[in-house]
Amino acid sequence: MNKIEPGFGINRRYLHDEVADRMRALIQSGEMAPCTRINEGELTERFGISRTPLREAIKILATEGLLELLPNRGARVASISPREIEEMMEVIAGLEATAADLACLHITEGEIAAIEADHAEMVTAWKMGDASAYYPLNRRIHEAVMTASRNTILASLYLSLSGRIHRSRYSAHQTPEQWTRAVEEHEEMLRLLRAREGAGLSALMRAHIRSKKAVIAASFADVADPAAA
Amino acid sequence: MNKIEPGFGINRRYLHDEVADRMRALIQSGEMAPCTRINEGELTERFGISRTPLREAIKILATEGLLELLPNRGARVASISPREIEEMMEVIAGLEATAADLACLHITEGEIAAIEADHAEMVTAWKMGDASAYYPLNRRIHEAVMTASRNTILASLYLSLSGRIHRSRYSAHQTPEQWTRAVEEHEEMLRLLRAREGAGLSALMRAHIRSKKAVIAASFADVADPAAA
DNA sequence: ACGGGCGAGATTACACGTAGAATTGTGCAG
DNA sequence: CTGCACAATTCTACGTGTAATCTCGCCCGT
Repeated sequence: MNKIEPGFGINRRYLHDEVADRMRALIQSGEMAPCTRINEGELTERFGISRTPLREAIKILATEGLLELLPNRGARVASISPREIEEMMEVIAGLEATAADLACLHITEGEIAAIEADHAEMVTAWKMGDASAYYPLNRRIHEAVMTASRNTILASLYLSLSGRIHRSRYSAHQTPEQWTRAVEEHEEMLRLLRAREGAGLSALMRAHIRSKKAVIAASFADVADPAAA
Repeated sequence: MNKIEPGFGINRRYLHDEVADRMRALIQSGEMAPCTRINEGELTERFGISRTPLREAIKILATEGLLELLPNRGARVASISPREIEEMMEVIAGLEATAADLACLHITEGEIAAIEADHAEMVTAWKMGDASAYYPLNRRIHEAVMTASRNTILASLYLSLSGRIHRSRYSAHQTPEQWTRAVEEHEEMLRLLRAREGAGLSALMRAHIRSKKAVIAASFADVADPAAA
């Protein structure tokens, strides 16, 4: 039933947390598509729990923005409008800009070296036009900067937001020109990071993410919410 | 079953939302101090509701970071460490920097005029050394910039975070030198806003909030969490 | 006297019952 | 055939019951 993790302290998790995690996974994997109605009976049976923890999990996911609550009609998976995607990308750009600024204050030489290694590998993937190798490395670099910011609140906010548009973000493909430009920006970002020029890196990071925003928004101009609140 | 308690009024919202709002108010007003244990029985009686919506509200406030969940021991009001305050201030600085950048793109002349009016009034308050008049105006200006960003996700994130440190933020008083500098920064911010220099305003805004961070962190170096997890 | 263990009381986490709103199916009029 | 009204059904929101866990005072051994 309950899995007790080894280690100090109490790692026993709440049932509603477990359920929330599973539902998050279901939503992010696309198994539960946007606008899918949440049926209590179906999910309690599926998870083998009662309705109380399920309902608590629903409330949690609703405050996270993954679900929408419909009064007296339960909940459904939140559908993200292009407008919301744009807004989220701007916020993400701001969070990454902040992370970049802070990273310049706290990052170690070792971390910079690790990023440079990933970057080199990423450039190779770019030269070979291998997007499936490029994207994970790109993501790792951005996450390394986030880690180097030494700010857990920033990181968790970033994780929450980027999780919400994960599927949108990686389903969009940029043109070769955009891709080239992104690589160039990464080069410049590494230079600024090494020089620890926080303000400059911050501004560039914002512009970098913002250019991605346009790509994503364009590719998602169709999946709108037909029944907006 | 239960009749409507006085104080709730006409209730078209969810009970758990209503409860969450009231608890937020209780926490932010300081009526429920950090580390205060949440007693289900006491609060259900106080709010005139049953335990189910109360528990849902608790889960919501926990995901918002206002409460901490203690397995099998309920919840307590989250105590914020100086470290967390610093981290939050950096994130808030980032959000405000983002808002500043976006505001340069979207703000109307009328909104700029309104901010200038508030600013003029604020300068008057500063010259008279009237902090109780200064702070609300200062806050209004920052909120006007946030509104001008035309980004609801950004604004709600900002509201949530700034709500969490509201008491800390306005209990800290800065030195006359810091105050003078803040006013000067506001002058410069207005200039950049008028010129719609997003990048510059963004950087200045970050620095502006960051200088406040130091003031707050210093004044709150004592209210630590005695029982950290 | 002091520390460890035990048990009564208190409190929580979860399961389940109930009333009422929303949805859907059906029959009838136009 | 189509549109509307109404009833049956489904499903949610909230209330309450129950077993398990924690707290804390008390007893007993050393």
